[in-house]
Amino acid sequence: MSSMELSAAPRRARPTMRDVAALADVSLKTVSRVVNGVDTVDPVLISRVHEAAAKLGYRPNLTASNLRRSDRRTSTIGMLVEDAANPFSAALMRAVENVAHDHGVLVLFGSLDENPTRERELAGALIDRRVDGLVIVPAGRDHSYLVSERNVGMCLVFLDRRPHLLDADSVVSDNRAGATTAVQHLIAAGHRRIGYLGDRPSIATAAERFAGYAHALERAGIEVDERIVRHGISDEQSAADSTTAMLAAEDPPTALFTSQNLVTIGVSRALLRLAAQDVIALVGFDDFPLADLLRPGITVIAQDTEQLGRLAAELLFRRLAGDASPTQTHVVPTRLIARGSGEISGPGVGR
Amino acid sequence: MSSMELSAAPRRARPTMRDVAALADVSLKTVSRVVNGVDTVDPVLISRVHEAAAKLGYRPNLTASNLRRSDRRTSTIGMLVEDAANPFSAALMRAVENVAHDHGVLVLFGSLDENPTRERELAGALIDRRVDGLVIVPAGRDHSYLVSERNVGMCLVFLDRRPHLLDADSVVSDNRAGATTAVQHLIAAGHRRIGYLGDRPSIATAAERFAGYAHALERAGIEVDERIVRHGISDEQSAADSTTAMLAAEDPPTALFTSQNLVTIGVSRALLRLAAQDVIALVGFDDFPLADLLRPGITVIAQDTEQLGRLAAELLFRRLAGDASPTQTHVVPTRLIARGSGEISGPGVGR
DNA sequence: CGATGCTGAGACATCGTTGTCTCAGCGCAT
DNA sequence: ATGCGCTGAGACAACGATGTCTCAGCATCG
Repeated sequence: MSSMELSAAPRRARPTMRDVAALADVSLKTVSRVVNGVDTVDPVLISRVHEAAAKLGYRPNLTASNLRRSDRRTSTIGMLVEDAANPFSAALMRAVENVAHDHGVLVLFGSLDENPTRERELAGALIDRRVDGLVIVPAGRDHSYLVSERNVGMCLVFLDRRPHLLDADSVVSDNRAGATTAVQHLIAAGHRRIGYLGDRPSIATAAERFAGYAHALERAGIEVDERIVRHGISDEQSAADSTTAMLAAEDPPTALFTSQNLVTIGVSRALLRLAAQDVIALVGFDDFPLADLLRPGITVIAQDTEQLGRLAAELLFRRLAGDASPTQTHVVPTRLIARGSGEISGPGVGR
Repeated sequence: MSSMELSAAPRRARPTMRDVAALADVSLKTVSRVVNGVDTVDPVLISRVHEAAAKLGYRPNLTASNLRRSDRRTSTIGMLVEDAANPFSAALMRAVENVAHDHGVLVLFGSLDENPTRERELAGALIDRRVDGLVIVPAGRDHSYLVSERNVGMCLVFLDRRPHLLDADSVVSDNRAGATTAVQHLIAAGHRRIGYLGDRPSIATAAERFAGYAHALERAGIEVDERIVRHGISDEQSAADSTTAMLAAEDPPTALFTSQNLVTIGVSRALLRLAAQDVIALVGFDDFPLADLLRPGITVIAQDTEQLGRLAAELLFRRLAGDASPTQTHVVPTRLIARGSGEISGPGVGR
C-alpha cells in the first residue's frame, strides 16, 4: 500500500549455497565441494546436500563462480555475424553452436548488418560479459581496436573474412578461386560478355570475388567492361533493378556472375520477370536452399558453411585449451554445383 | 623450463578498476563512479580516470558488477529455438535480437532439435548464467521444471508454442485458423480428397494445424481419410517419400496440405520429380524464401515471424520492467498468400 | 601409550565491482 | 568566530562462489 509492490506473491530470493548449507547443516564449502563433484566428501553429507539443493531448487551461479575460479572461464563464447536471419550466417551459427555444445559452452550472438560501428560496440559488449572467446564475421576493415584484448589473452577467430590491422586466426573460403571457377565455367559455355553484380568492394569477400571474376576474364583475353559491372549491390531489390537495367542497355551481357546469395536471388527474380531465365546464363556465389528447385536450377559456387563454422569453432577451442602456435589461416575450398542456369550456351555455340 | 608456459609473451592480466584507480591516483570507488556516470565527481578526476582507463585498455567486468549490483541484471537474455539454421527459427532470433539490442541486451541462444531433454539442459545452462529472461520455442510438453524458476522471478515467454504444466506468457500463431483457411482454400478450388503431411502430433503446433485441417474437412462434410494423412514427417526426405507413396496408392489425393516449411519443400520436390506440380494442388504452412520463384509459386499460410519474435521480446522486456499483470497469450493471425500451387483446380471444375 | 600421518570439513580471504556509511573540507549564515 | 549544512571522495562490507589453510578426529606405528 505504501510502496509499489511489483508482484503480489512474496517473491522469495533465489537460494544460494549458503541456504543449501544451512538446510543441510553443513558448511558452505562442503556444498561447494558437492556441487563441483569433489570426491573427498562423506557420502552421507553428499546426499544431505543434494536433498537440500533439490528442495530449495538451488541452481549454481556461474557468474559468481567464474569470478572466483582460477581458470576464469564463463563457458560462453561470442559470435558476431552479418545477420542471424540470413541463411549463410544462420548456417555458420549453427555449426559453431554444435562445436560449442560439445564443450559445454553457450553462444552469445549479434548481427552487424555490415556496420563497423556496430561491430565495435557488440564486440565490446561481449568482452564486457567476459566471453571466453570470439568468432567474428567482421563488418569493418580495422580491427586494431582488438589489439589490447588479444594482449590480455582474449581468443579471437575471424570467419569468412580476414582480420585487418590485427594478427589473428581466420577461416575463410577460397573466394578468388571460386569466382574464377564460376566465370571460367561461363566462358567454357561460350560466353564472352559476362556481367558482374556484387557488394561494395570495401567488403573483402566481395573484392576477392570480383578479383576472381576479373582474373578469369583476363586469362581468356576478355577485357573487363565497366558497363556490365555493378558494385554496391547487397539486397534483392537493387540486384533485380540492376539486372533489368543492364539487360536493357546497349550491348548487354549474355551471362551474369553474382557475388552473393541475396544478389543471385534478386537476379533470378528479374530474369524470370523478363522471361530470360533460359536465355541469360547465371552462376552465383553461395548456395541457397531451393536453388535446385527453380527452373532452370541455379548453378552456384557453394561454400561449405558447415565446415567453415566448425573449423572456426574448433580452432577457437584449441586456442582456449592452450594452443599457442602461430596465427593460422584456414582456406576452405569452394565447389561448383551445376544445375542448369550456368550451362546455358553462349552466342554462336551450337548454331 | 621447469613448468609448461603456454604463451611465450609475458601475458599481462586484464586491468581492473583497482589498476585504473592506482594509475589515476584516486580511490577505487571514484573509478566506479566515473565508469557508471555518477555526476558528483570532480571533472578533473573524471578526465584523469578516463585517461588511465584508456591507457590500460580497461573494460568493466559486467559479470562482477552484476554480482554486486542491486538490480542483479546481466543485460543478457536466453533464447531457445528449434534450430538456428532453420529460416523460421532464424527469423525469430533476429526479431528478438532487434528488440534486445534496443535495450542494450545481448542474446544467448541454443538449438533444441525437438529434443525435450536438450530443452531442459539448455534452459538450465542459461539459468546458471543468470540471464534476465528466457524466450523459449519449446521442444517438450512438460515445463513444470521451470516452476521454481518462475517463483524466484525468472521471466519466461513461450514463443510459437504454448507452455504446458506451467503458467507463463506466450506468443503464438493462430495455427488452427490458419490451417482451416488453407484447407478451405483447397476445397473452394474444387478439391475433396486433400492429403495431410505433418509433424508428430505431440508437437503442439502440428496438432493444432491438423485440427484445423480436420475442422475444415468436417465443415465441408468430408471425412478425414487416414490413408491420406501422414504424421511424424519433419524433414524434406521423409516428406518427399511420403508424397510419392501417397500419390502412387489407390484413390490418391488431388491436393495436399503440409504443416511446416521443410515438409512443404520436400513435397514440392517430389511433385516436381513426378512432374505433378501443375496437377496436384498444394498449400503449405509457413512461408519460405523463394516460394514465389518456383513454378508454380507455392501458396502458403504465412506466419508473421517478425511480429512473433518482436511481440515475445517486447512482452519479456515489459515483465523485466516490472509489469506483473496476469499471464498473457498473444495470438498472431496468419495470412494466406496465393501464388499458384494452391489454386490448381480440383476434379470436375472447369470441365 | 604417545607421536605421526592422513582424511575430511570448516574458517578465512578473495575474485571485481557497487551500496552504504563516514567524514574532511568548504561556504555560508548567525 | 563558530556552527551548520552540504558536497564529494574514500573506507568498508558485501554479492555468491572457490582456493588455501588449518585443524579436529581417527587410524596406524614404533
